[in-house]
Amino acid sequence: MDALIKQSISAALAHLYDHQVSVDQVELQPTKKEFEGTFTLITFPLARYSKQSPEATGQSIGEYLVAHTDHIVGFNTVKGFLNLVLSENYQLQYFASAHAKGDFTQSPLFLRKPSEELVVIEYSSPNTNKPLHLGHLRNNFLGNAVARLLAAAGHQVKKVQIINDRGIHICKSMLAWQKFGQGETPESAGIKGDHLVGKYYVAFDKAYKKEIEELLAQGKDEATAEKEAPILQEAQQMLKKWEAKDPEVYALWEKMNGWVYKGFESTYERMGVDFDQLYYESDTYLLGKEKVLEGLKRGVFYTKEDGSVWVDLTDEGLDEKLLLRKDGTSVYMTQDIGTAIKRYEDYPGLNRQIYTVGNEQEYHFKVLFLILKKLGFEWAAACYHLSYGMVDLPTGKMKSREGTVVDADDLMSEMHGTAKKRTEELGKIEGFDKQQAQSLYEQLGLGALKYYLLKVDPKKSMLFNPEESIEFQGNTGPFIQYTHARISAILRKAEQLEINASAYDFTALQGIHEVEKEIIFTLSQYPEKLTLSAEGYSPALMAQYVYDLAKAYNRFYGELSIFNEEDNRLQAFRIALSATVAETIKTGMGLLGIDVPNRM
RNA sequence: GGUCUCAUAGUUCAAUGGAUAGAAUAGGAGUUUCCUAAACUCUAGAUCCAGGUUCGACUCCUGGUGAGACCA
Repeated sequence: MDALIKQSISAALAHLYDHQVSVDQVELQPTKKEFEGTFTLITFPLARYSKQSPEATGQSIGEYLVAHTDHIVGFNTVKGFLNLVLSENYQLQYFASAHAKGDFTQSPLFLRKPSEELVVIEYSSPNTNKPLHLGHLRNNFLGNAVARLLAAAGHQVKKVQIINDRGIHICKSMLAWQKFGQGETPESAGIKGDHLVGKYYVAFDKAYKKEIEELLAQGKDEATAEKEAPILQEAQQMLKKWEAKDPEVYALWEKMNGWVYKGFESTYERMGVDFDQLYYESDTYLLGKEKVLEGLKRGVFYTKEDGSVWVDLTDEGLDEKLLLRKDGTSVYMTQDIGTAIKRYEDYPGLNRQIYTVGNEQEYHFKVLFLILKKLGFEWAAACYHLSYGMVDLPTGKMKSREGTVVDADDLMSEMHGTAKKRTEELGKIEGFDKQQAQSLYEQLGLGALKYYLLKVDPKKSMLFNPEESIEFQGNTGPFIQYTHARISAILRKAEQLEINASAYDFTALQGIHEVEKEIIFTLSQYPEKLTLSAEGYSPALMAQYVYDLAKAYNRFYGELSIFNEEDNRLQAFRIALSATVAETIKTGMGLLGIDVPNRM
């Protein structure tokens, strides 16, 4: 809808002031509620071309538009703001053509056409020594939603993750299991594999602390005690054995990682996220090492006296960074170099690579991209760190040592439970069989959780308040789901009454309600909001949009009746409007990874 | 020590340099012979401090205060 208005304004400026402005450059904004109009043009900047006051400029443009177009029938100016009033007929025509497309959110007519790109987006990327937690939920929901948004905006998207399956952390779990596990397995213990391995990671830490205390009691200082604790040294031995591919250690490593993967799999499934390809650090760290040594040969990196390999980034305003330890073992950076290169080999023609990783690693990625550039990879410029803020609790940061980490599996189950309780309290469960009820609770619980985590600007850190996250009123997932369920009931009834809304021509209707116009306007914003939220990597914008749409619809629902309406055409229009809102809500929520029910 | 983020109603979040800073929630007052009241309507309430740039600043710049992260 805005495209046509912009075109008209561009033409008006050319004609009135001989000032050429391309359609894309015209900046329109929605008119504030307290003024009459749909779109507002700000005329302050145009005063220099018109050589008139901003108000007079608005007046001239407004008069021109009313005289020369059919779709603009009125205007008013307030200071430097020109508010444009659209013809009712134009708004109805816009809506009718959108509705006639079937699902208009899928219609190419209403989507911008970006240049299609091949995009790889990485998210999740857990360690294999403990289960997923709340922070992973934000990460996964964000990465997955951005992948969906980019795909909807016309790109070809590949979802990947890098699994940190090697290193001292997994050796700690392995060692503790060997020492204290007595052959326990997920099956024998009745615990999910990732949780079982996590349990031994905690057991390791406990034993380690005990040994440190003993050493301290023997008069050692803290740093020495932390280094010399026998169990830690044993873990380090184990890591060395692993790197040497010791068969016994390797077999244990494969077994325990296998448990973890199985556990992760069911968590991902419940979360509704998936991946096109998995990368394992155990596969890529050697490639990284190779590339670092190559770079060393070419003089990109340098060696220190002790034999460790470094990169000097002081010219870029950063520090020196270690790439290989003196014993030749690799660090995180080494394997990330390998992984990045491998992705470009796996996906020739890759246009963009996106890393969904917390903002505490901003420095790391700045360094990584610089190193890739120094190594001569031009695509380094097309790597992007999708950095998101931490999730804090009302009690402060999540700390595994203090046991305040919110477990992902537990949280999802709690959300499910709350949804069940609320629904039963409201007595809304009539006519559902057991399985339908279960699936509804799951939709509502996860919808609440996902929406709660996604509605906040990803860049910002956020507070996770357990009580508010399961709120079902106001700006929440269930509120939007409820709106969809209400509309579905109307559409079912319309079908029952055999009303075919599409059979009516409602473009000639006159005097439709303000709230109906508001809905048409909001619908028309969908393409722009999609583009903004995809290219800005911000599901929060889409969440806000769907919420606004649902709110407008609920106002409509409260003020106007459909089945008591005597004018058949008007009734058909309202049904069509409802259907289009439902589709848009469903699509928009779908892009956030949230299902919407037909009944609730 | 260095670098980087952030600071908005009691609380949690919005606001491409544009109008009287929006929502939600908590508070107060209402709405159900009418398609699902998990809804709707009304009400009260905020830009950390001090300068600067601009026709116009929550937004940009400088300094300060406070919180967080990262690099040694």
